[in-house]
Amino acid sequence: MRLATWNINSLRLRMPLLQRLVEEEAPDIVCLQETKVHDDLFPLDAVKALGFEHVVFSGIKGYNGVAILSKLPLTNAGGHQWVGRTDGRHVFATLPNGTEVHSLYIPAGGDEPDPLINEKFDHKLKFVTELKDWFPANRDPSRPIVLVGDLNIAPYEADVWSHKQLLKIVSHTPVETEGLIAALDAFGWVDTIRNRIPEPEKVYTWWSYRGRDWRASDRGRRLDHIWATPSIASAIGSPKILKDARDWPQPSDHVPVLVTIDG
DNA sequence: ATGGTCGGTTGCCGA
Repeated sequence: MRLATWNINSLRLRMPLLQRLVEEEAPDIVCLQETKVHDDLFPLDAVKALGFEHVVFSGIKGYNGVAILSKLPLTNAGGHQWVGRTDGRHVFATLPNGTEVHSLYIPAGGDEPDPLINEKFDHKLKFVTELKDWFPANRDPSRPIVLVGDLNIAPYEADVWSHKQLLKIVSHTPVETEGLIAALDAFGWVDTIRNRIPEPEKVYTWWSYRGRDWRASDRGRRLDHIWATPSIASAIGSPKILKDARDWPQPSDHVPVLVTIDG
């Protein structure tokens, strides 16, 4: 079974790129973030035409939006709304093998890393705190669960192009990285990407649109994650980070990350 | 120290 996660930055605009991903990598499950489409306008027919008969999505007008596209039947589909908002950041469903898959989109948090003057950063920190408590309160960590998505935090030094230069940049500040690792530890999640590619090897999944030559400067960050509970983590192989997708026509600023899951 | 580029609810906001 092949699973992909991708912040696609507008599903409707980049439907041809989704088709290319499906043709070249043959994922059975695609978890998307930033679909940027209201549920009423979700391109369900086009998604089904790519072979994904089983789809769960949660979207609002203009921004955010998450989805799970599957060639395998999905059961117990649902979602959760975070920090008291209804803003399309989380859906989940269960695969035929009993594994529950979650597609999550944590807020970016704005530019100023001070929750007292930046409401977006305050929202992000509250989100991460809720994340730490939600899975222990609502799920059994002995079950097979996979949590993927754009978590908008690069937790480790090798997850950014310059640890020192990004310490005060939102996505890599200590309050965020420590908060995300606390959420990871609270449920006993395995960070399956870092498990397979240990530090100090650099791993990035996002490169800014800003700047002339993203590949030459290579100022990336690992914002997209694949977490798993221990009972399924050992069945997850090395991630394939589709760096070349950053050069596809009209690309997303995030690239797809793929893993195989045995069973 | 600054500005740089995207997409969508466009002449701005969120990222």
